[in-house]
Amino acid sequence: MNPKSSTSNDNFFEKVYEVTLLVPKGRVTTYGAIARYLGAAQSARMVGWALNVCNTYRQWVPAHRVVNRAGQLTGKIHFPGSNTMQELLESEGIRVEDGAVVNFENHFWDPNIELQ
DNA sequence: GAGTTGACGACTT
DNA sequence: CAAGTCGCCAACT
Repeated sequence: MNPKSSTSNDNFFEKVYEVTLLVPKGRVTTYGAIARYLGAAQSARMVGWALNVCNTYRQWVPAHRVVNRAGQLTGKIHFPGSNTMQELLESEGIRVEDGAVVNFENHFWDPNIELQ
């Protein structure tokens, strides 16, 4: 078989999308939490990169539910609109202020705890 | 083919 | 206490 299977069955990326899709509405998670869940706690950047290329993948991923450790919408600049990410979060009941999630800890959803 | 950047996180000064 | 620096690993130029 072709080692570089074009089916894009990348374990890591696929897993990132899966976890992101599992994030309940009205909840948010962090890159580090996902990375840790995948066993790559030191590669939080790869999670962000995975979401960056999620547009080129087969399906849409609620990347707006993924924020950095400080609860800041650091990735909003990668969205089509200026504040598309914030609009989506507010649409789910999450309050966003100055590009950061309000009561972030209250909305935090950790796959390591919730999925176990 | 090599160098640089990047949706982060944790450590050091 | 706050700011700066380093490390991860893959993709892009």
